[in-house]
Order: sequence, then C-alpha cells, then structure tokens
Amino acid sequence: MFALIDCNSFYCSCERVFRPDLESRPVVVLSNNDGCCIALSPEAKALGLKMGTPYFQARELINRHKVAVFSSNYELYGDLSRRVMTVLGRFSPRQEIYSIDECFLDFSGFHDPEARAREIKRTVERWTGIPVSIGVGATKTLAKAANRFAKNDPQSGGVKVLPPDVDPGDTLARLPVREVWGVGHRWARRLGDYRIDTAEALRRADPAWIASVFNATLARTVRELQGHTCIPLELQPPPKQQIVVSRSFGRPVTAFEDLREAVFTHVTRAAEKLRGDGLAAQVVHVFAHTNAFQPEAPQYHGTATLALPRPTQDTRRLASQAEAGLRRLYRNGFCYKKAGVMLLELGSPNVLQNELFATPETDGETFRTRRLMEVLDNINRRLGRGTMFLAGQGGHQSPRPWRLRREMRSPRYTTAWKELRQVN
DNA sequence: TCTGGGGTCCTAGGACCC
DNA sequence: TCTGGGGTCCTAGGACCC
Repeated sequence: MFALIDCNSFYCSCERVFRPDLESRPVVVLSNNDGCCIALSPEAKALGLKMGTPYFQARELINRHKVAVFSSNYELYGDLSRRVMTVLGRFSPRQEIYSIDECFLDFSGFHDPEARAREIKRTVERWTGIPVSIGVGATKTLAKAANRFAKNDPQSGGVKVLPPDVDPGDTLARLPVREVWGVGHRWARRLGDYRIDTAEALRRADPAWIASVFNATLARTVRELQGHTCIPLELQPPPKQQIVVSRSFGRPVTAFEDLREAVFTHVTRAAEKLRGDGLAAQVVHVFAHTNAFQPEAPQYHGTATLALPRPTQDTRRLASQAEAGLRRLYRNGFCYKKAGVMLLELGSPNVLQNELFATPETDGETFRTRRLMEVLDNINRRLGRGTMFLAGQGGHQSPRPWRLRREMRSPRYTTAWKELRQVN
C-alpha cells in the first residue's frame, strides 16, 4: 500500500501561511516575469481561471474579482516544503519526496490506513499550516488516482482509500482517463479513439496491446491500475542526468552582448547547482530561441553542444565553454526570447577523472575474445537494458564514450569493471 | 505590449559495422 | 553483380511529470 500526500494549491497555501487574511479569498501565483498563472487557490479556480493562463489574458478577471496576486517566491516554497516533508517523514520510514508539494509514503502493514491518513492530514495542517489531500492505494498510480477523489470530492474530507481487497471499478469509472497519472492530453485523445475514456476502461485494457499501440510506459500504467506494482518507491533520488537553467527575457533581445550576459548568469547558477550536488560536468549545451508565440516573426532555434576537455565543476571553465557555444549559435537579426544552459554527462568528479583512463583497448583484439564475451554477457545481464557496452564488434571506432560513461557511474559498474580487468 | 522552468523516459531512424 | 541479417550508437522528437 502506498499513500500519496499532496499539498493543496501549494504555492497559494504558502502565501496564505503568512497572510491569514487571504483565507477564502481567491489567490493566484505567477511564474517568472509574471508571465502566467502557475498556482490557483480553489476560489480562483471557481472563477474560471486556469493553470497556465497568461497573466495578460487573466488580468481583467483578476482585477474584477479582487484576486490576490503574487509573484513566485521559490525560497519560501522550498522552505515550507522541507517542513512539510519532515513532518510526513515521521509517519513512515519509507518516504519518497516526489516533488516540491508531493510525497509517497509506504503504507504497508497499517491496519487502518484511513485513520492513519486522517491523523497525518491533521498533523501536517496543525504543524505547518499547509492543507493536504491524501490518497491511498495498492500502487503509486492507484494512490494518485485516490488522491484526485480526496481533493475533489467534498465528501471525502481530504482522504480517500482504495482498499486492495475491494474492486475499485466503480470509483475508477468516475475518473476521466486524462486524470490518470502518466496519461497526458495527447494520449487521452488517442485512447478516446479506442473508447477508452475512463481510468476503469484503461484498467480493463490489455497491457500488451497498449504496449504495441502506445508504448511501454503506458503499458506499465495499465499494470499499475490493475494493482501490480511496477513503479517502486524511490527512497533516494536517482543521480541527476542534467542540470538546466533557462529564462525567458522580459523583452526580446537582439544583441550578442545581452545574450552573453544572460547566459553567463545562467551558467553561473548551473555551476552552483552542480557543486551543490557534488557533481562535475563533461558537456555544456547552450540554446537561445525566438518567440514561438509570434509565428509571423522569423523563427530560430539556436543550439550548441560542446565537450569539456576534462570533467569540471569550475564556473569559469564552464562559462568559457558556454560562451564559445553561444558564439557558435548566435545569428544576427533575430529577436531572442529565451536562453539557457544545460550541463550534461554528469558524474562524481573522481569517478569521471578515472574514466579518462578507463577506455578499454579491447577493440579489434581477437585473442581472449571468447572469455571476454562470456564475462560481458554476465555483466550486461546484470546491468540490464540499454547497457550493452563493449559487447558488439561493430559500433563506432571513434572514441565517443558518453554512453559508456553514464553506465560507469552506477555502483554496479565498479564490480563489473573489476571483473573485466581480471579477464584482461 | 504581455505566454514559466526543470526534469525523465521511450522510440524511430540514420550511420555505421561485420 | 547480387544486396542480408544482426547489431550498436547517436540524435531528434514525442510523450509525460511537477
């Protein structure tokens, strides 16, 4: 059993913690540059405001109903999030912090999950001032589904349990398929072509058929709806694969200098994140593009990807590489609307350094091949899908071992590598 | 005039190899 | 001259999540 605890209108609730006068008044929180509405209190939703609506389109409605409007304050939200998560962590040793406002708890073995959930809800609200909704189910997907009812059904009192021994068909039949975790608007539309309009209809679908017509991810969702755990609890966040920092400009930008300044700011911030996670990067990717909302204007998506001479977390090195990338992608005569930096091929600095010496020189050598292949087979089996490193005789002869390096970061790799060296 | 930011996973298809 | 089957690697793009 899993519980999903979700903070109600999290950013709005955070603002309300310090502004009790806003209780029961509609509240909206805006994105960067006050571009669009990214959080709405229930009262704001009732006015017909929608998540993601551009502020300039909503402004008239907002003014007319005296909606309280805030620019986003991520430090505040991060701080309150940590407090909420700490409180939640007291109720189960197995906790997955899924996002800034959601977490899963392992509810296995609780004899009265509903009472437990209500206790959690009361405690969080009393200790942090943030209201939450709780859904409980046999899988994470079912817990998510239950959460929708906890949130939207006033009868529920903010808690909904789907017991594993009761067929959830009646409940799931009331959940539009679009609201299932893992089903976005595109798949919802395509599923509709097959008359799969509700969570229940999706649960009744054949996973193999779904896998062939859609993909493996959606098939997994079907299995989860059927009560089979396919998405385990992740107690530790997996290591980051990329770090992105990007912003829209308040005004269109044309000059290289302005672009350079923005990219410098972004790469500095990205380097801070990198060091904060104890990682180093091997690749810098830079991008800048024009405003897609003005299709009549000339459009340009500039990107540049550069490998670093050696793994680094040093701001200056990253910045010089980012600037080189920017020079490469910059085209005169465009109005740039957004720019950003991505750091890729991340890993622990030491491991990455060692990898520079770890490129195995086994290509083209036929002696000991048989034994080598046996070992590789074993290793690959253990490492699982997508990691058939070194196994083929074909493949690129040129050394671009990015893929290799990614696998090498896993702790399992270390053992694998030792074995390989023994054979060699 | 004004339309967010930060992530992950999967798949199709081309280049390349034997 | 015929033009296969099996495989890897990479990229782009599509889908999803918050």
